[in-house]
Amino acid sequence: MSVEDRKMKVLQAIVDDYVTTNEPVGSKSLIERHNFPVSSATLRNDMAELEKMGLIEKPHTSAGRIPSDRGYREYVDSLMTVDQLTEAEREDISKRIDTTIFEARDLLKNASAALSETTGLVSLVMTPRLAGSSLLQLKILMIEPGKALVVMVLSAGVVKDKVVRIPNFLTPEQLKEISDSVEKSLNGKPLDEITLVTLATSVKETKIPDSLLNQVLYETYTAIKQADKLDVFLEGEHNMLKLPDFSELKRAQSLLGTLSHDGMVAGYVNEIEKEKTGGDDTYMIRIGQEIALEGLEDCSFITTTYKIGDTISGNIGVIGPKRMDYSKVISQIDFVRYKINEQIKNING
Amino acid sequence: MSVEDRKMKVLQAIVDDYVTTNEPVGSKSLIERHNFPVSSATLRNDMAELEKMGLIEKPHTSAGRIPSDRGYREYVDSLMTVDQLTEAEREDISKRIDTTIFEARDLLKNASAALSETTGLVSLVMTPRLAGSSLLQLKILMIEPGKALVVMVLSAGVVKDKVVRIPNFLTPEQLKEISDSVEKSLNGKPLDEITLVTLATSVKETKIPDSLLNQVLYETYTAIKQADKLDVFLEGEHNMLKLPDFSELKRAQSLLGTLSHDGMVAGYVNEIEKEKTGGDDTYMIRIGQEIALEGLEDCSFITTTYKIGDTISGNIGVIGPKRMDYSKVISQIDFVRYKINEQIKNING
DNA sequence: TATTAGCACTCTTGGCTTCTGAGTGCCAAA
DNA sequence: TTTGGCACTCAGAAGCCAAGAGTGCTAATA
Repeated sequence: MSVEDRKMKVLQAIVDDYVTTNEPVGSKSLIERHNFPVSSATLRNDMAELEKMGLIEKPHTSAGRIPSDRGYREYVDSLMTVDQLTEAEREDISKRIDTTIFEARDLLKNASAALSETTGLVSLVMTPRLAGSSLLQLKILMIEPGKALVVMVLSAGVVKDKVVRIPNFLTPEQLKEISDSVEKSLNGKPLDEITLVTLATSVKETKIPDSLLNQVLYETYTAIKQADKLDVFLEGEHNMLKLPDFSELKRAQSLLGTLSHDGMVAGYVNEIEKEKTGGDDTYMIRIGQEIALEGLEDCSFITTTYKIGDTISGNIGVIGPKRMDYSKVISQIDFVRYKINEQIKNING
Repeated sequence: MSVEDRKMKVLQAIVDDYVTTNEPVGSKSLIERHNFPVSSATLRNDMAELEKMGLIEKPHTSAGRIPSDRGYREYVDSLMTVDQLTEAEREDISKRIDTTIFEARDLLKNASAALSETTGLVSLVMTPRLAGSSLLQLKILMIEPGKALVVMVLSAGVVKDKVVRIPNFLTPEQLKEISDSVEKSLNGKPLDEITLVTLATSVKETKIPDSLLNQVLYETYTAIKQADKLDVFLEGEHNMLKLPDFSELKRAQSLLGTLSHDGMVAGYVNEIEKEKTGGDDTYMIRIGQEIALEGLEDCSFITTTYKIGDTISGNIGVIGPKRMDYSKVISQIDFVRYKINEQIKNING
C-alpha cells in the first residue's frame, strides 16, 4: 500500500470513527480501532499532511482531528462505499409506507415521515415540478353563486384544484361554456406556456360579455399558475435536538429557525437541483459551508429524484448533521425513493 | 384592603413578576416593584400562607416563590385583567394576514403563521369540524379510465375533494349517472349521517351492474368520510427554543417530540373542546399538569373558536410556557380570531 | 391580632484553582 | 520512511470559596 493510499485510508478511518463516536479522533485510538500496519507516530505524520491538505482539522491544539468540509467531500466522492440495506431494514421501511394511499401528495407525506423515522434525521420531500407538465383537462364547476372550483388534470393523472371567485350572476351554463372552450383550446399545453393571452384567445368565440369573462379568465389563470407551485414537506425537525451536534442551544435554535422557513428551503433545493449534472438516480450532496442557508453550516443535504410518469419529477432527501452515516442514509433514501416510484406506478397503472 | 385581598394581590404580583423576569420572586423584590403598604416580613407571612394553600411554591429552600399550576389557574380565573391591544399591535397583526386568500385552509394557515409570529409562541389551528355540516353538492368527475375525482360542496361553501380509484371500464356516462343519483339523494344530509347503506339506496334505480357500482360507492364513501377529518396546523415550534423555560435540552426535546405528533395534539384539542362549557367566544385554558400530553407539563394551552357560517366551527390558539403573558396572548388570539371570522364572512358573503 | 425588625440559616451561582488525560509536534535513531 | 520517546498544550472535571438573595422564626410593637 502506497503512502498516498494510506493517507486516504486514514481519512476514511477518521470520518468513520468521528461519525460514530462524535469525538475528535487521535492517532492512538485510530491504531486501536483499525489495524494499520504502522505506528501511531506514522499516523501522526499522515494526519499532519492531511491537515495541510485541508481535509481534516483540529478543534484545538491538543485534541484529535475531525474531518473538514473538504474532508467529508473527499470521503463522499471517493472513499465511501454504499452498501445495501439488510432485509430487516428494508422490511422496516416497507412497513412504514402505507400502500393504500392513492393521492401523490399524501403518499409523499407518508414517505417523508417514513424517511425521517428510519434515518432519525429531518426528511425533506418536494412536491412534483409541474411547470412543464401539460394540461389534460380543465373544468370550472359552479359551487354557489360567486364561487367556482377550477379542477385541472395534468400529465400522469395529477389533479390540482382551486376555489375561485366569479361574478355573482354568472349562470352555470355560461360557466360551462367558458370552461369548455378553455379546456378545448388549452388541452395538451404545458402549464408554463399558458398565459393570460392564451386564455383570452381561447374564449374569443363565446357570446359572454367581456366584463364577466375577464374575471373568470383571470381567476382561472391564477388557478393554473398556482398549480405548479412547489411545496416542501419537512419532517422530524425534533430529531435534530437528539443529536449531540446540536446540543448547543444556539445551534439548534438557528437550525430550526431556518428550517421553519420552508419556502427558503424549497427554493434552495430547487436551486441545487438545477445545477445537477448526473441522471435522475444520482444524489445531490451538499456539505456544511456548501449550503447557502444560514444555520445549516453544520449540516449536510442529501437529495435525489423521484418520478411520476416519464416527465414529472420531484425531490426527496434528508437534512442531517455533516457528521452522519452518509452511506447508510443514502441507501435509506434510495430505498424510499424506490418505494415511491413503485407505488406511483401502481397508482397510475 | 383586607388580608385576604392582599394575599391575592401578592399572588397576582408574583405571577406578573415571574412571567416577566423568569426568576423566582422574593419578598424584597416584591416590595421594590409593587407598592405594597406593608413590610417584606408581612409579605413573607402572606407568601407562606399562599404556599400552604398550594398556590405558589419554592424551587428550593432559599429561593423566591414561583406560581404553582393552581396558582396560575387562580390567576387566570380571577385575578388577570385582559386588556385591549394597542392600535399598533392590531395593525401589526392585520398586516400579517393576507386578505387576498380565498380558501379557508390557506387562510387558516396564514392566520396560524401570523399568530405564531406575534405571540412568539407555537400557534395551533384546527381545521373546521365538518362532521355535522351537510352535503350540498357531490360530483364525481372522470379523470382518466380507472380514476375519478369526488368533489363535495358542504355547508357554508366549504369544498373538499379526493381522487379515487374506479373500475377501469366504467364510462363517463355511467359515472355521471351514479354521481347524479348520489347527489340527489344525499343533498342536504349531514356528513355524519351518511353511511354506506344510505349510499347504496341512493343508486338503487340505476341500471349499472352491482359489481361496478359497489367499488364506486365504497370509494365515494371513503371520500365523504375523509372530508370531515380534522387536521391541525402547528407553527413556530422553534420559538420554544428561544424561551428560557426550555433551555434545558431535555425539556425542549420532549416538548418538540410530542408536538411533532400533530395527530395527538389534534385529538387532545378536540377532547377538551368537547368538555367546554362556555360559549363560542370563551377561552379554553389548560395549564401545566392539566394537559394530558407528555412533555407539555411546563406548557399552557389557550384555545378558542372561530366560525364558518353559523354551524361550522374550528379551534385556534397557542401553546406556550406556563410562564406566559396570559392577558396579552389572549387578546392576540382574540384579534386573530376576529380577523379570521371577518375574512371568512367576506369570502362567503 | 396583625405587623415589623432583626437575625441565623440555607442554598444556588459564579469565579478560581488544580489536576488529569488524551493528543500533538518534533527530534534523533533505525 | 518509519519509529520510540519526550516535552508541551489544552479542555474538562472536580473541588473550594465567597457573595447574595431569600427564608423562617422570634420577640417586640401598634
